[in-house]
Amino acid sequence: MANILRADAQTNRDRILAVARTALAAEAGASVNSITKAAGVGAGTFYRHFPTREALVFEVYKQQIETLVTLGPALITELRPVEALRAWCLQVSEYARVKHSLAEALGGLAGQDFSSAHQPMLDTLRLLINAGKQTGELNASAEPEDIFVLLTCIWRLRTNDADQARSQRLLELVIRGLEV
Amino acid sequence: MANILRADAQTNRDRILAVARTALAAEAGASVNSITKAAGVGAGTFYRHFPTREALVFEVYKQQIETLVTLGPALITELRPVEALRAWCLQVSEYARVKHSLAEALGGLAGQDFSSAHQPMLDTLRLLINAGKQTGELNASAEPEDIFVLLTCIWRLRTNDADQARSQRLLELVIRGLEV
DNA sequence: ACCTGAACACCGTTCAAGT
DNA sequence: ACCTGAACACCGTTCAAGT
Repeated sequence: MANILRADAQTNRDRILAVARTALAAEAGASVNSITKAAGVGAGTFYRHFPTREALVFEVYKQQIETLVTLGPALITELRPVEALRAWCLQVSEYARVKHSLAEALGGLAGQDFSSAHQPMLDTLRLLINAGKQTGELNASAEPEDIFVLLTCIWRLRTNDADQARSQRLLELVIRGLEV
Repeated sequence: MANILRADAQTNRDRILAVARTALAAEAGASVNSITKAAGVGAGTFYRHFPTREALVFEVYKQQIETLVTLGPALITELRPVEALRAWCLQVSEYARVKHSLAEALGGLAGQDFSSAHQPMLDTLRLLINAGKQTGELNASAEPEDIFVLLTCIWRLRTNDADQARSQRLLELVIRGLEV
């Protein structure tokens, strides 16, 4: 992880990311030009550091994911598996409500970039589900990828819709479908 | 439903819709300009008939919905409620796989236009669910709107993803969550 | 009334020219 | 090496000018 970038290049990259974090949190659709302008760099500079707009979203997304991923193992030691799963899903939901770019990234089901980017989330989900299978609380037919698709839908809803009671009901329904 | 449009205006409107149906089925993101060009009308003509691009999608969507809505009551007379629900969901899924604009419209959870446009679908879903409640096969806590959100997610997946086995598993999981 | 199509304000992205 | 910013090809949408 040594610095292979020239000092000014590194500064620009950091500035772009810093601006992007707040801009995308405020509005998921924030344009590249608005970000470069706020960061005080030319458009070309942006594309020197990120091949595409999606790559920028991906980078911001990756940083936010780490927070949530570390939460999984912590919850498992404290709660029963099903409760840990529920708590983790609620945490993600809460996080997505504030960080709009996360919700956008979660919804990128089609993008090839994101399917690999989702991997840490899938691993955490798998961890939680497997714990439930071992205690016999969850049935064994559930694939983490399947459940991730449904959760993705719920998490995005939480961002757009004022009604967060619905997202909670939906989570309960999914968990009930998972219980043995 | 009398013709209040001048003859040429009516022709143009019909042509736009005809082109849009095939164009949007081929690619959900088809541009307004590409549609007007293929329909042989100016851009201004388009906006005389449809206030916005979304309104066009909405119109095409509405026509396709009717086919699916009439299916609900038919299935109920033939099958047990849960089977009818399952069959209807699969039908929608199959339809969305071909008509991409339908998948796009289904995903428009946020758009105010669409939340009212979804109404017939919601009514059909309510019909199917209520039948299941009366026979005691489905539990009473399920709101049609809630389930619609999850199904929307599954239906869109079917369009993008080659893996349709997943969409079937997800449907089963949701239905299992509904069963009493 | 209704139509056309150039034009506008955006978007993501590229590339010649600078240091 | 890295940067700038005008320019490109798009997008949805508007509007003056025509019939």
